[in-house]
Amino acid sequence: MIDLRTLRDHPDRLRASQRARGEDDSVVETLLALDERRRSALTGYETLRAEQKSVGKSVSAASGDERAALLARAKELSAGVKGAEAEAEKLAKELDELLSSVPNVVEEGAPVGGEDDYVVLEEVGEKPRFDFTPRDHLELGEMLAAIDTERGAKVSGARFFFLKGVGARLQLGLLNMAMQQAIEAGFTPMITPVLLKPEAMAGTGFLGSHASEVYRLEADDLYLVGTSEAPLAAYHWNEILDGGSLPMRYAGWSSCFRREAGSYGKDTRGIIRVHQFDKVEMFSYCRPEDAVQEHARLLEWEKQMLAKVELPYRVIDIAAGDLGSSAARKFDCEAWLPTQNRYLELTSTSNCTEFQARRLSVRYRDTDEKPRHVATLNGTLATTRWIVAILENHQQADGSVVVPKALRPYVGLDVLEPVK
RNA sequence: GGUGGAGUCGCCUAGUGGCCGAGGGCGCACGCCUCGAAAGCGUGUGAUGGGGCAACCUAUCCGUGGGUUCAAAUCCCACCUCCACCGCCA
Repeated sequence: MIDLRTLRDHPDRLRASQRARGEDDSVVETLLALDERRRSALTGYETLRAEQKSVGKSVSAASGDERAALLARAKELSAGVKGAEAEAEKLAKELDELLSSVPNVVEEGAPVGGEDDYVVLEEVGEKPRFDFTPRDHLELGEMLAAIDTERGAKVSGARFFFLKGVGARLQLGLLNMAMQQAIEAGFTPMITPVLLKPEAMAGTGFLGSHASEVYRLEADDLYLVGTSEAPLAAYHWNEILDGGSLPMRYAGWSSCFRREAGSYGKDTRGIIRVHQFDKVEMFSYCRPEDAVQEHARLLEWEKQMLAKVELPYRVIDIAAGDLGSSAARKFDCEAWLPTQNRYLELTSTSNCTEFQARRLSVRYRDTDEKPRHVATLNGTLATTRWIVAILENHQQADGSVVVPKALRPYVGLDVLEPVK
């Protein structure tokens, strides 16, 4: 949720942000007008309510005719108060709904435009050159008996899979290495719930435009998370944190569930786009003035992980129109995928500024200061999808795959050998 | 799933319709006292919206949501959470 005060004081900032996202900026005028009406309704209600309280109080002290007269007056006021309160509440709700529909104010410097208007910030590492025809990750996964999508489909349907043998070991090793890096960087490791209440899910912003992406358990009115960002953001819901403890950094390990509605026919082969995968996610709570710097740190930690698995990749700065509603800025790291001659998103880090914290009411306080909303940020450290890029980039002519050096202690193998 | 008990200001607690505009204690902050400290004494001590340059004023908040009433922490209904016991169970 955007800040109403900022909107009142600096409406131009929101107008510019809306235009950068390619969205309607007239919502600013509508919001300001609605806010005006709401405040005047509130004042009207408060005045009536104050009178009602004072008359009500005098009823108990009076007697006889005076009491009867006061009672009559009190009854009148009671009806008036109800009406005025309902009006004020109605306007407050309208304002809240409209306010909730407005995406975060874009950070200055983010590229203007849509999905294709990202800016490449850097390219890291060498793309591999093969003197044989490289196999794609599924072919390799099957040769290694690491990935079984056929039985995944048999048991659970399309876009489900089994990781088996060295495949399972590769994922466990990768995610353990991510956790270990996070712990060494001072993150608190977390294993989170993957089912969330509607309020928690809505609070983190995943029931907005993402609603059709989310699995819902009808019988229990719970949602399956698409990322541990959701439980980690809701973790301090309705809390006031000690300013001295910021930044607070959590590394969450969870399975993630996505319906992938609307992606029919896209990445149908293998495990690039699936309904269930595992992920280690970094999540930071920090002071708003430190958020840009924290965002840079998260990106560095992602690059550190990518270096450990020795993948060629590029970093892109996502354009305003392609940002999620909570994000003010977003950087993705995309690994090179040799068999498809394209880049594949492996990490994504967003600075949500105070947008998410405002909706979830997560604040911090320094001694003797008023509470302020924290900034929240998130970033990927490793996911199941990384296996795709690792297999393809480190394959050899015989179908074996060299395990990146840093990962070897975690996987327990130097080379993954095809199963005869 | 069943039965019973409980949820009040950071923590503990008082509070059975108007004297609650929520009292007391702990903690915390400041002051007095002291060479310094402890103890003691005094003062202060939440959140949110609105108004105001400000001090301050005002409304709301006693688990959540409804209801009764001129008036609700207090009465009624539903729900949530926690605790205990029973049943089932990885």
